[in-house]
Amino acid sequence: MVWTELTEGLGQALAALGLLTPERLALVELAIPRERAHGDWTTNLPMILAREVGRPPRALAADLAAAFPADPERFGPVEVAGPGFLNFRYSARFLAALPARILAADAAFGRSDRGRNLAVQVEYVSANPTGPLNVVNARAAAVGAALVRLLEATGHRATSEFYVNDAGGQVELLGESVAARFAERIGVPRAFPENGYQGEYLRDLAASLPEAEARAALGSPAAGAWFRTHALERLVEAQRRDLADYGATFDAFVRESSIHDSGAVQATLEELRAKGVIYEAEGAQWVQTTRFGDDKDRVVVRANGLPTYLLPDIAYHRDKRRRGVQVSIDLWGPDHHGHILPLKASLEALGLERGFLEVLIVQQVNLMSGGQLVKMSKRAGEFVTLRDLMDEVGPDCAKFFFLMRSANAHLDFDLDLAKRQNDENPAFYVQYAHARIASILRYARTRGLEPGDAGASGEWHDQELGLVRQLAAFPEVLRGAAAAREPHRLPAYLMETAATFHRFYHECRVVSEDVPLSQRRLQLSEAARIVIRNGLALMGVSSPERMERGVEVEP
RNA sequence: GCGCCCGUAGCUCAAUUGGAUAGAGCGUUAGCCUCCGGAGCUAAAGGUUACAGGUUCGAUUCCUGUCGGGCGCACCA
Repeated sequence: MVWTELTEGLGQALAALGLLTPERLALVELAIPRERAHGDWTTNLPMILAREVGRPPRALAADLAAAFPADPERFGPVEVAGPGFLNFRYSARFLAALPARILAADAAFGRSDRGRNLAVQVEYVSANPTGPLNVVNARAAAVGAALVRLLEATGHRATSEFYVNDAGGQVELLGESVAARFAERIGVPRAFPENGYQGEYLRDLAASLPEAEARAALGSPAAGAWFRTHALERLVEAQRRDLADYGATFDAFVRESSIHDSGAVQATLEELRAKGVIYEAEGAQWVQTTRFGDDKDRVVVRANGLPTYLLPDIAYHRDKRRRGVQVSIDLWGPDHHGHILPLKASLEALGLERGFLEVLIVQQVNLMSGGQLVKMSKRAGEFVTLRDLMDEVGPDCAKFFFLMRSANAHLDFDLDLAKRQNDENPAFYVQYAHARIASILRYARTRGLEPGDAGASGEWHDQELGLVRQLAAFPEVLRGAAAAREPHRLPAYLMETAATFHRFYHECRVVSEDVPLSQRRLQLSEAARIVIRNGLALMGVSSPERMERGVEVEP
């Protein structure tokens, strides 16, 4: 990987000037500049070191540039620019050889080991098991699944988990709601609980229960538990299936009840107590999170002896750490951000590393149709589900739209636009480029032409070079997106790559009478196809070989 | 009242953890198919990055304050 060679080269340059220390080497930041005129890679190292070394940035930059080891296989001469940047440019030889390397690497192109095998777990969706998944869950599923793939591709040991909140008051309410629906179905009077779950799906669920058993259970004192257990089983399975169809799979579904049953909750409390951060007040047990940055201490065991939500959550994360997870990235809904500080502080109180827990808030989604907000209310049972969304706009399109935006910004999802099967829909743009390349390769094959590097040493068109440069950035884009936990950089890069390909295609005839040139351009096109396909795969979006324009349906 | 997120082109959003001349899509306007897929390409127009200060070589990014939008502020989850 180019990044490695640049870092090593800068280390050698520092050593040549007698400036090399491990601390300074760790300061090296390499980036791909926004402006093409600033080269293919750039570093601000001279400006960062200038003060410490006591030299003007530009003079330091000039010395570093001169001391940078020549590497004609990869780079041209190093340039000093602006207030003290060092800019690197790929050599012509490197660019000419890259498409062949991409074809050889194929599905592995873009992957790296920059994650150093760190064990990272992404916990996402973790919806309450009280009903179908909604559109925020759909957004979290798209982001979470993409993040897992991105981490895996960049050399992390990535795992995924879904935490099922199957303990506590709300699932009791669920059990009562289902029992009431079942009673209603068989004509037995039974009050529907106050604030119960109103959704129509519970009527369907009640109808699917084994009737004789349910009748027997209804009369017993344990009715709530029976209906709760059966409802949970069905609802969790339905969520799992919807997510799988959507392309979001999990290494494990962990149930909160299992954390209780294993004794981990009690053990966690005792461990906290041993750390001296638990005290009793007003009949309840409190954890001193204020010692670790929280605004106030938090109750972990209520006066009635039952734990609050926080304690099992601490226990769950403690359990993750004991299972070897080094970083836990949790994707939570916008209504949970008040919980971040208490949990982080609690985990620190328990002795876990400060950076163990990272929380990404997946912000709310406003569905827009006809310029109007689509109203959703879970209480009233009126909401658009993940399943609805897949049926309406298709899984590829839904995922593309969700991944285009950064997760922690509110999102207006334009259903009308997403449904449109034409050029106004940005989701098709990248897929179209892929299908177009596939088509070109098919056409070339009918003329007996295959990708090859016969013409690599010839004169290259600017658009060809521009495309190679764009493709060369792919590994670094993946690294950056994974490191920043920002999958949305992926579609942005792919849209740019597709545009770069289209420009190349417009200016450069691929299949022509010139056989070596045709082979070279076919190879370049195939390389672009591979990059687009690899990128879309990380997003969980398909890469069609062909696309049919959808039939326009007049409203 | 306190905390968190957000405020960037007419609309929806980017901007590579503080980098160089703030970019895309949609919409608008004007062009480009005897030729490998026109779901494409080219060009134009569109900005005091909500506002006021501060930090420094350099701020959309970090800090303080103000205004506006959203979400939290439980011995619910």
